Amino acid sequence: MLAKDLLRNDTDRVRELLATRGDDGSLLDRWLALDQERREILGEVEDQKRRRNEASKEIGRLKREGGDAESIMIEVGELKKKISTHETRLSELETELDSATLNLPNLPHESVPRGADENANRVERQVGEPTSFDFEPKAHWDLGPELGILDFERGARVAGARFTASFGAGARLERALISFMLDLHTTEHGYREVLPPFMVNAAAMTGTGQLPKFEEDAFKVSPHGYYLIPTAEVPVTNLHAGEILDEADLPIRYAAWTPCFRAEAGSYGKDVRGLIRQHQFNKVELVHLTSQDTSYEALEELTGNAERVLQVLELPYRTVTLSTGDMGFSAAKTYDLEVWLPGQNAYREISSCSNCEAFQARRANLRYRPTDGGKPCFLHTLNGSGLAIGRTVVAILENFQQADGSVEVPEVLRSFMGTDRITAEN
RNA sequence: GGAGGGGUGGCAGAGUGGUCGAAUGCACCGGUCUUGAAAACCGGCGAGCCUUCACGGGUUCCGCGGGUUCGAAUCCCGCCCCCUCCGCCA
Repeated sequence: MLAKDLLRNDTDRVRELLATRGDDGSLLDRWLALDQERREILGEVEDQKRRRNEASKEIGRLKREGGDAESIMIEVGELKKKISTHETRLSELETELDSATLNLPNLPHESVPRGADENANRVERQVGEPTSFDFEPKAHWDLGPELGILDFERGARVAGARFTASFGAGARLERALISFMLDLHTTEHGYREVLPPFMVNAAAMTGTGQLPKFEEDAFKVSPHGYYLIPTAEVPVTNLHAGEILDEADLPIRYAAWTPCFRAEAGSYGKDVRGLIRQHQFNKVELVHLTSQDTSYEALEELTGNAERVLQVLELPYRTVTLSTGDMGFSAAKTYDLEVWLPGQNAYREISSCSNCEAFQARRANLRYRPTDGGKPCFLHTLNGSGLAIGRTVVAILENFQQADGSVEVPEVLRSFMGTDRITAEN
């Protein structure tokens, strides 16, 4: 949600920035018209309420003193009708205004490259070199089943397409990665671990921006009205919704493991093989709640924390700044981490780290009181994957595969795995 | 799922139709006193929206949404959440 002041007073700039995201500005125009009408009617109705309140006090006084309140009561009766008419219109306007407001995306930060799609993304750095092999590397969708650790058919049998069952060392690798990442972030990067609900209500989904616009991307739990979380960002960012925090307690930094559930509507035919695009996957998520003037330093820090995971696992990757046209709805700036996948001979997204500035905070009513004692102001929220577990499994299988079809276990995972090699036997 | 109790400002907790955005205490901020601190005393101290250059003014908010009334924290209806007990259950 964008600030009203900004929409009203800096309309041209907002329009221009929305255009960089591919927005045609019609929603903005609608918002402006609704806002204008709302303010006119609000002025009138509040004036009438003031008169009503005065008259009610007068009635009370007259009755106490045994006087005649009849004529004033008639006046109030008339006022009530007018107020009621206006309020009906006001509530219509406010419903429409809310809808317009909730459907406007965030504005990009000035450092974000402008462009229509991923072709305008900017590569910031590349760490490590694409893994080289003296044999033809396999894709994980061949390696996994051959090792007996990934079973796409049986996953589909019990659920459907885009669900997978992991067995033996594959299941243990997921668990090892979760523990390894949480340990790294909590003991070395200063995060507080949190285990949030895996289902949330509509208010939480609205707070972080998944609703109302992207309802079809979510799994809704009928008939309860809950949603399966698409990312831990949703429950964790909303944890402090409605609170007014002390600036002294900021930044708040959470690390959370959760499964994530995505309907993947509109992605039919994409990434149909393997673990890349699933309806359910594990992820360790990092969330920062910061003051308004520290969020961009925090974004660098958060991104660095996620990169560290790849570095320690010795996986080659690059860091990319998403262009205005490629960013998500709530983000003002996003870095994607793309890991090298030999089986696909390409860099693929494994983490997405965003600063949402006050966009989500306005929706979820996340505020803090400045240390100088001023009025409460909105937090800045940031989130990033640290990392997506399923895709990390893919990256490890493909980058650490050996000529004999086994997979070496990265050094730092060996204590978690209890072995240094994944073979068909385990 | 059933029965009962409860949701009031940062916290605790009064308030059962008008003078209540709301006592009191704690916390917090400023001041007096003190070498300093504590204590004591004095004063201040919720949020949203509209309006104003500003000072200020108006309006709304006592879990949420409706209703009754000239007037609702207070009465009525629906919903949500929390607590206790019962049932079910990992």
